[in-house]
Amino acid sequence: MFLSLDFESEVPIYQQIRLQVIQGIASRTLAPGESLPSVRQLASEIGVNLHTVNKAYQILRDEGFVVIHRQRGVLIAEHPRPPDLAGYLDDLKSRFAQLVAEAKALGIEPEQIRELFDEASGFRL
Amino acid sequence: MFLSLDFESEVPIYQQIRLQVIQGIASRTLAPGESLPSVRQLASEIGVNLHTVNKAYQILRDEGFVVIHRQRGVLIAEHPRPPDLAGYLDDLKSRFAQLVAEAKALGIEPEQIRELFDEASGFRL
DNA sequence: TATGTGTTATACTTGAAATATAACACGCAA
DNA sequence: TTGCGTGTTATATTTCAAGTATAACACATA
Repeated sequence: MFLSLDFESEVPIYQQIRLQVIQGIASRTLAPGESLPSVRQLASEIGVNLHTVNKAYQILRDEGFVVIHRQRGVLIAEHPRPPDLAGYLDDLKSRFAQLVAEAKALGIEPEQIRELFDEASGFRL
Repeated sequence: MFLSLDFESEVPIYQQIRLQVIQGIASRTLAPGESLPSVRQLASEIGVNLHTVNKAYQILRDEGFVVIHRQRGVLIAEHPRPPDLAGYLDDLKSRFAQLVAEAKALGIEPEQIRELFDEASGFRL
């Protein structure tokens, strides 16, 4: 599959799985309605325990990225939405703010921060 | 002092200390050359162990935010700089990218992501 | 009936986070 | 000198998250 894990990383495995699924959705590598490997299948593929994969899937479900059917398995949501949109936007803003604060504290110029953001965004307005 | 900790948070205490010192520098609440409380003093103030504060200070030093003198204590760096600027910028970009990917995957419109970033930045270009 | 989903439960190991205590190295001031 | 206040180092302990291991369950479908 499309996952590349770093077992030496300080980032938990279930978080790495979560992040890469999200990246897959954002980049349209994973299409709405598409099914993810079963917990046992993916666990076997990447050599981790069933519960580690399950934990990632549970979080992705709680966050609105996937839907889970007991038999059909785990599917990318048709229209992924955070359960609490306003709360999510607030949280996202504060996460942006923390990154920007850190960069400003390290003397990075506002223009450069903006440039970095634009490059990272992958879209031009 | 200026710190407000959440002992129930999943974010480690030493990280909360680190984040708020960075915010203080970014907002100019903490000026270059200004001294931070000693590890024992701050630990006592907020009711945590000496080592917890020390860990936060060590990280801030490694990241270039503060300088530490054995007698003078911990001071905000005159010109905070990341030890590896290029590496830091790469890292910052990928952190922006992850936030943006997440927002895109949740159907947030690019314009709104940009707006959120601008609001969070606190500066207009 | 058998298989493949996710789910739940229990127990275990490992390592990070945080605490507790003590001692050390160093410079400065009384 | 002596004492104090810095940060630093060293050990040991507790708590909890992360991850593993195994087993069983509920459910739909082939």
